[in-house]
Amino acid sequence: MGPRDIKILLVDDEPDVIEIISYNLKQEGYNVFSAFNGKLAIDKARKIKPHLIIMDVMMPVMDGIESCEIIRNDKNISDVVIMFLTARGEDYSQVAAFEAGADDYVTKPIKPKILISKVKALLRRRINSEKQRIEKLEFDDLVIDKSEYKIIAKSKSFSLPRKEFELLFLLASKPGKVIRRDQIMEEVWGSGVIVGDRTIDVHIRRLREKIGEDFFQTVKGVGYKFAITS
Amino acid sequence: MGPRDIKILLVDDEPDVIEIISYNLKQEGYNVFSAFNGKLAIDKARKIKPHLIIMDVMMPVMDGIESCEIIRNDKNISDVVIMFLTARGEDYSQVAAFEAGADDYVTKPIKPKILISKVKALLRRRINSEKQRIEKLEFDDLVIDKSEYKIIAKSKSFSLPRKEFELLFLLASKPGKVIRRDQIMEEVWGSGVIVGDRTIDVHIRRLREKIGEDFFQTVKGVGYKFAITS
DNA sequence: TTTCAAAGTTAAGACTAAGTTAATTCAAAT
DNA sequence: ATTTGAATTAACTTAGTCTTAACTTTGAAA
Repeated sequence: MGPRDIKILLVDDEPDVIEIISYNLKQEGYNVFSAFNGKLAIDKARKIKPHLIIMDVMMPVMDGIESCEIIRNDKNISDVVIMFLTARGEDYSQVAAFEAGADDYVTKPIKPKILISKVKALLRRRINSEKQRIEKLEFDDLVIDKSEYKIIAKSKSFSLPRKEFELLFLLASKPGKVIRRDQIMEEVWGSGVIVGDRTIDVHIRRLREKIGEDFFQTVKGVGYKFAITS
Repeated sequence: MGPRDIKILLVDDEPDVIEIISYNLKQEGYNVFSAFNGKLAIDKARKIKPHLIIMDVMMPVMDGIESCEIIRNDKNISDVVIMFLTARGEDYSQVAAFEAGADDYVTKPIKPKILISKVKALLRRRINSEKQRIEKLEFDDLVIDKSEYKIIAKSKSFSLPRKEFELLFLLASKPGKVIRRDQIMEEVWGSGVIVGDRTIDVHIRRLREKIGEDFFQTVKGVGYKFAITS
């Protein structure tokens, strides 16, 4: 899941703030939406189901705390990550914000870099906890351990370059299933990355060399599948 | 660490109980949060990382015992102090509560003064024991002692600068596991802190110099892992 | 069986991540 | 104010991963 797949809803009554934050988030490749007050934010959130909402605490019509509470009680979107923006010194709002169900908060004026890093940290934390992903795949004479970026094949333990490892992990996590080339592209290289036609083949080549020819079967015109033949 | 730095999460389905206990705790200067059932309590606890949770045993949606067990199994918050509230006579729950990992329990109706004194006692006990809690990692020819920020390597005992120590501790607490650069950033520097690209490398450099090259393995494109090769 | 797009192969070169070193900034202690 | 050591940055080097390009082989459809 690259940044391009992540939707962020930005809520602030000052267009300037929207503009600057939006610009920075878009630079990182996120999908950015915006709303001018809490009420509009709720409507939009229901529609687009964002992964993260960044919201000013003080806003006309409906403030951040109130909309946060409403969002948390709407079970269709209650698992969104919510981050508050607040002017320095509004002490009370920190407590109120967490009470309302905020995940983090940032004081204005905002340094874009700090915001970005908090956004990344928050999303990673959420996305990690969301899917308790499989870290270790074990077959006869082949163990792929993502937590250690290590593999054991032919009774030898060694490591692989990152792309090779990820390609192997992708294929091996669905043994027997054919993974289309475009899926491989998307998962290993990420959407938006353009590389030449032969790049995947070369990586497959290296894997065949290191792990064994038989594990990787070509399905011409479609993709590759990982197979345990032994 | 004064009361103002201590976060207490209060969990009960009766607003009256929340209100009265909350009032008394706030009088003492504690930072009080609340939740209406066990499920909400867990979410809130994950967010605010309270020092103490005071929780009713009998609650709708998820009872205290169950949430206590879940909290004890979440390593991010498992060291919180948990105190149960229970109606007099529900004898069985005392046993169940301690089994689930409670630190103390109080029967309703509650005398505020008694509650406060129990709270103080519990926190004092925990905070003291936390200080002398030995966070010590031992390997052959390498001991890392967090309680004194000392390490013993190459048969010599010495201390390390804070960042170096924390980086070492982070890596060494999961031997063999790869810690990604962004995780290192987050855990040692904290989200929101922006430092240059080469900062981690320089710290690794110093650790390799002081502790030994072999302990720190680079996983290019991912991060570092701590390995005991001897 | 012929054809041709798709996949395989190889080696070279580009590119990126990490390593290194010294200098600079910063904060604490004197 | 001065010193000291930690932390960070900057500028450069090194290592090795990744991609490309040019060429060959394969296998499915006509």
